[in-house]
Amino acid sequence: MTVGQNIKRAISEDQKAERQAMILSAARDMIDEAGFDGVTMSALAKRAGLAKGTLYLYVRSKEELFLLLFIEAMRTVVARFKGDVALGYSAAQIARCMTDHAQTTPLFLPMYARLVAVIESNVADEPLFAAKRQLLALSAEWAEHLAHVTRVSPDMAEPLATALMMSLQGAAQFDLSSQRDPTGLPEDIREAFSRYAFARSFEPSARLILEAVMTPPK
Amino acid sequence: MTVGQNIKRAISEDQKAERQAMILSAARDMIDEAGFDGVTMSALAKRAGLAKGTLYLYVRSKEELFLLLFIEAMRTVVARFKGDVALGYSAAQIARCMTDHAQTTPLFLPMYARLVAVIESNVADEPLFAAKRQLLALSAEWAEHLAHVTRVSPDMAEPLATALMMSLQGAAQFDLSSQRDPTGLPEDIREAFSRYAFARSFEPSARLILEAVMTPPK
DNA sequence: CTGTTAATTGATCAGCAGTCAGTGTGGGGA
DNA sequence: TCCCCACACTGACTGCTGATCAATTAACAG
Repeated sequence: MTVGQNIKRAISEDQKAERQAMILSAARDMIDEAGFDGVTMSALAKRAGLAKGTLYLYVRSKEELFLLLFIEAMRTVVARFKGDVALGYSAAQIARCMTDHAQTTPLFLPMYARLVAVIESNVADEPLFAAKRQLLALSAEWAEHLAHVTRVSPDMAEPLATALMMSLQGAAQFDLSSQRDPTGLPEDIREAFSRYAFARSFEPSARLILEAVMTPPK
Repeated sequence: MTVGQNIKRAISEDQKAERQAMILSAARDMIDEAGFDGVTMSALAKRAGLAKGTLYLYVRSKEELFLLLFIEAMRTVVARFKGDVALGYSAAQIARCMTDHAQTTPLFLPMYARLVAVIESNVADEPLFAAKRQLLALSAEWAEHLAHVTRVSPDMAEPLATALMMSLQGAAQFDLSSQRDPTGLPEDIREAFSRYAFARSFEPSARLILEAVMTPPK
């Protein structure tokens, strides 16, 4: 089979970037429809109208593809945080915004939950380092804005950012396991599943942490 | 490591339990030596001196095996917490103990990091529900002791426990990615890897959360 | 010793990520 | 205008995985 009906060869760098974007977009659609486990490189190739081998010209591994998707989601979250949260916001308001950003940015939570244990652990060194640099830069950007809006003392800025990031990561995990369809769950554990839904567990914790730092104990 | 020294076939329930324990023990050894990805059912069977099919008489899937190992580690952590932490401990002391327990209980952190994204997501319903019940009971036991030693008000007990568990989960993730051998890491990201080592990120966060609740903000 | 039960086996299966020798396209040199 | 060859693309293939099941055989009862 020759190249797909409406697809030419990608020659220029722009065309290659466009093709990679098309692959990422197809992957997003597949995740929406079939979940993470439903994404196989064969199926993705079919969906994108390419041969399996072609995918590997644009992405070094399946996990690198996920990493690219996550960086994109993370970039969105950081941008929204910087845009939405301003100086003067209360701890509760900041917690509310963080919860909202994480929850409504597509793919952010499920990818964050899988970032370390699934994605990072099966990526070659070079792409991993490249991704780490971007993620660290984004984290730093986010932490800096957080320090600014909370007016926290300089020596508390890092612990605060770390505590919130860890809570976010943990909440993403719990959320993943609570995403399950409740029908078919045994009665005695159904409530436990819903108890760990993201907003319900993260927002109070974030508020707790933010309040602890924003209203210094006398 | 061959099996049949004493037992040729496991007939009684005791013998079956013993055989399962032997399989779990072999799995632990393999994780120590070759990491999680080094554990394959074929290799594990060989190591345990059994045929691959035999493993599946004692464990319904590879992930259920990991789940069993985690429950064991979790049980140890909860028992140590109840034994080590008593009424009157300061926030800093409690944080110190939690950090120590998580870090020194074999397999606890790496398994906790993989619990949701890797293990739970590939376990059949029945064994998952059974495991959830045990884990929820252990969590409740841990939370109850925590509420007792912190003398926290009843309405803050659940948020406190949830916040600490989420931080622990998040810290386990970060720790997993910081476990990498630093040699060979590019200079500019080496520090970032070590920054997220478990004790360094979890303990201050736990203390922050505990202090926020133990010394009411008034 | 013989028949029955069920624990054990390992060849086999299906499905996966990733590879590579081969194909043919299209931009650039003549 | 034509031709040529670099290289974008292809898909059958490899090697590995977790899991299965018909055949085997140990253990025990009578």
